[in-house]
Amino acid sequence: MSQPTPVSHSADAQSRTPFPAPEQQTAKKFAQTVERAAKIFADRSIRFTKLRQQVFEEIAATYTSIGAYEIQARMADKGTRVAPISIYRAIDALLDAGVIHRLESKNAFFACRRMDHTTGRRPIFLSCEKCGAVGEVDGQQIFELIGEAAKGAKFSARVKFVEVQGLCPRCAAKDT
Amino acid sequence: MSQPTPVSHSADAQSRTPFPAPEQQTAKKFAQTVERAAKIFADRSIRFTKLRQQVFEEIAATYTSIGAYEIQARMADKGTRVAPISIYRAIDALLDAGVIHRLESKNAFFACRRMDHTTGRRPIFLSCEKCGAVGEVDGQQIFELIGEAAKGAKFSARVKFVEVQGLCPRCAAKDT
DNA sequence: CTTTCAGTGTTATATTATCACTCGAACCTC
DNA sequence: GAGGTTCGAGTGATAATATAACACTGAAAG
Repeated sequence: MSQPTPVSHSADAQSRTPFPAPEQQTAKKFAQTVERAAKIFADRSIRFTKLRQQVFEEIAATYTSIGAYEIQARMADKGTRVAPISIYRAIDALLDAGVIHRLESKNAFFACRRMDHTTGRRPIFLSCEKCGAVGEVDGQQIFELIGEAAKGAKFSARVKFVEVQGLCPRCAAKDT
Repeated sequence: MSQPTPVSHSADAQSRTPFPAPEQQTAKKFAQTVERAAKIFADRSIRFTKLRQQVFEEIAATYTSIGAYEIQARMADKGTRVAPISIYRAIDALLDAGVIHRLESKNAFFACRRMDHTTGRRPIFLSCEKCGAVGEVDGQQIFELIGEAAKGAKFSARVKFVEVQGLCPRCAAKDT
């Protein structure tokens, strides 16, 4: 229940391993994550409504990515029945705020665990094909290189996606 | 009908501009594209069946990306009515053969115009938000950098994709 | 020539996403 | 606080994308 957590003493989420053990997802950290999301909404003068918070909590509570309808189902289990469109609207707001990301290759969503909006360094996504875990690692250099490649084609880039599928460290180890 | 094509005399499709003018999509080039696909299937001892060819032709005939159901509709217009699953099965075979690509961010497909399977250099995809045109440019360096980033996270990468949305040269020009 | 299996057909269903319209709550200005 | 404006959400319908399950057929391999 409580967490000894000797891990590291760097205050913020800036890269430890992108694939922490699931046990490290404590209730305390979860609350902090929600807090942080609330703050980001406040800072941007956008409402962190009950619905948005609930949707965010479902996403943040899963270590893997989660689809809109799975979110809906889990909320229904807890007594909140909403239409898909409402889920999607909440998701849109959360995406805009940057507190969740969309995994294009799975049409699913996961909570941003880096929260380095401040630094402006953008992450690439690593998605485990076995356990579904999603990790983020810095991709600033990669995005810059992509920008150059686009420029070379006279293409005016606006949005870039980089996703990698494979095995996370734990699953790769199990797999031998 | 016939094509003066002064463009260039390099025999293969290896990069001219990734966004050629649509007028350059001549019937002759189209036939060559289908030929090339057929050859790739033959080389791999996979059957380039009538269905697969028809699906490929619909994809190759559009300069933008195209969804599975749009393919189905166009084939129906030409008198061939098939179920979605059949379209998807054909698409799977075409993807496997590498003659088409999947645009993850749009759940749509487009014909590979580089055909540099031989070189092993993998492309990134540039998708125009205005006209829908899709271009490919070499991304070997980018993929290598992604590979290193994944390795740094002890992530065993298997599939990678890079997609960029923005404006193609022609639309960017119009846009001022 | 028969065995085999990749390819296809048929039907049904699952999953993901959006539209059109309305209503109410929060928020702002006075 | 009254009135106006905007944003968020509810409702019901529907579109778009993708797969499951099972049967059948024909071409290639032996």
